[in-house]
Amino acid sequence: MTLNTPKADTTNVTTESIANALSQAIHEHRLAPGTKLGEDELSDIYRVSRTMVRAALQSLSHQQIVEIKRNRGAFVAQPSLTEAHEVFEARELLEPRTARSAALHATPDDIVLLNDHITQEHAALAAGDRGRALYLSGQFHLEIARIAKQQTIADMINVLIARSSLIIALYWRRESALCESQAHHALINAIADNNGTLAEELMQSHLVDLHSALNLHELPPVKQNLKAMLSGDPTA
Amino acid sequence: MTLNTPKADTTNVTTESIANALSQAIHEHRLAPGTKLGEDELSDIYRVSRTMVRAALQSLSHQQIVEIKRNRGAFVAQPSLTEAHEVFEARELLEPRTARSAALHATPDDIVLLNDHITQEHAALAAGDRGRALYLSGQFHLEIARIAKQQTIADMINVLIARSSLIIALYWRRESALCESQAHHALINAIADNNGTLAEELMQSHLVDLHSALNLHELPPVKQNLKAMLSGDPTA
DNA sequence: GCGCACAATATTGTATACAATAAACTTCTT
DNA sequence: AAGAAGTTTATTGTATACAATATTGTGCGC
Repeated sequence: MTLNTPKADTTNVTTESIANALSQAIHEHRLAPGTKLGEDELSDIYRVSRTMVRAALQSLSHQQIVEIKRNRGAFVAQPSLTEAHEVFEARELLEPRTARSAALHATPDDIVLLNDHITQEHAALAAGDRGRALYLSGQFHLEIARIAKQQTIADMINVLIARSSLIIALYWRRESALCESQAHHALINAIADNNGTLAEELMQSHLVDLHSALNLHELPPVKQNLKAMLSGDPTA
Repeated sequence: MTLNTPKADTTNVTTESIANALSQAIHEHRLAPGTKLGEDELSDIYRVSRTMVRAALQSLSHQQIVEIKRNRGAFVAQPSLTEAHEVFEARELLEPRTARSAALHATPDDIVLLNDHITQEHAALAAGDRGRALYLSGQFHLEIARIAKQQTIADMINVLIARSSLIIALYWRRESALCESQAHHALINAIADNNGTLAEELMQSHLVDLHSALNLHELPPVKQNLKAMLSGDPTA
């Protein structure tokens, strides 16, 4: 298990900080889907009792990035392909309108911040930190949701983005796990121009594009190969 | 505190059953917004230790129908007016498409079940059980989400419906806290006819109508009266 | 060598104990 | 009488202990 090493000062560890650390590790693909998250192990790592670990895990379970199986333990979630499609479908329903609203609400500071995000993402890539770049790519979408000034929908998008990270880990076959930089730049420009209609359209096509990277997996070549191997090899 | 009386058999009490019982009590307005939910009190009622009560309360907190204030306790949530608008706005974004999808997926059994819901709702009203009628009115929307066969979005709608119940308790001024029966009947007919476009439009206007019952509160007549009273009465 | 039964161990679920914090109550000062 | 300060009590936060369940390891029979 590869996590953020807890800081030497453990007096301020809260269930929230534990949950956030685990969430980030999952988001950056440092914790793979299916990974067992043992309570004792985590309480050793974070130097707190199991009580706080359990609360953190429950919180992550409600975010649907951890699955708690009664009497068996907690595991990094493994969304099914159906769930994968549902998550992106939900994003296609929510995020274009959010982008439209963001275009109507954005301040110059917001635009600076969005551009900073892309800069940091490129810096992380250049430094070979793909997990960090992936995390920032997702955060870009969350920033747009924040700018849109609709907290209820932003909360929903937050959960969907987190789950998207797991889905990418499981079902993604493109070279890059990141959103295309051009799509994000175009979104920033539309938002900066306060062009709600364009922002909405760009986000829609961006998400349809992301979703299409999953569709390719409904007939995976690997699955066909296994089937051929099993029917041809009696040692299976 | 008025809750479901726990059954004499307490061997099967789980954190989930506690959370569900509390959720239903909140939904039916038996627990009003702002109500203190003390851990010791609940553990006495449900005859379990505080551990399980805390887990149940945390679960409800993630559903945003309970607010946990550190070192102060748990309270039935009191959504702000802003949150109220956001919740209905989110529903306006999600539920029309869900209704459309439900119209494409519905089976005859689904239609029977939806009609049963309205029947039960009327029976509850006739029996004077307004809380139950309110709960069933909300469940009607959840059933449509279930029929739509998109669990991710249905989960979101579930949370929004629960929060709607609190919002109705706080900000509703119509005679009836229920959705209008005609709107629900029309929805059933559109869904039964597999008319996705009509179902979507009907749900849209239904939710806009519900939302407008909140809008009335942004310039409430009561507030104007209070202002007039305060400026004319020096005893304030 | 494989499969099954049993024992030992590990882990999760829950209760209880202790610590920390807030709320309520009492006393003192002005 | 009102407000502030101090004390007591109640409640929440967290750790620890015990119970329940699952997993792993070992021995035996075929």
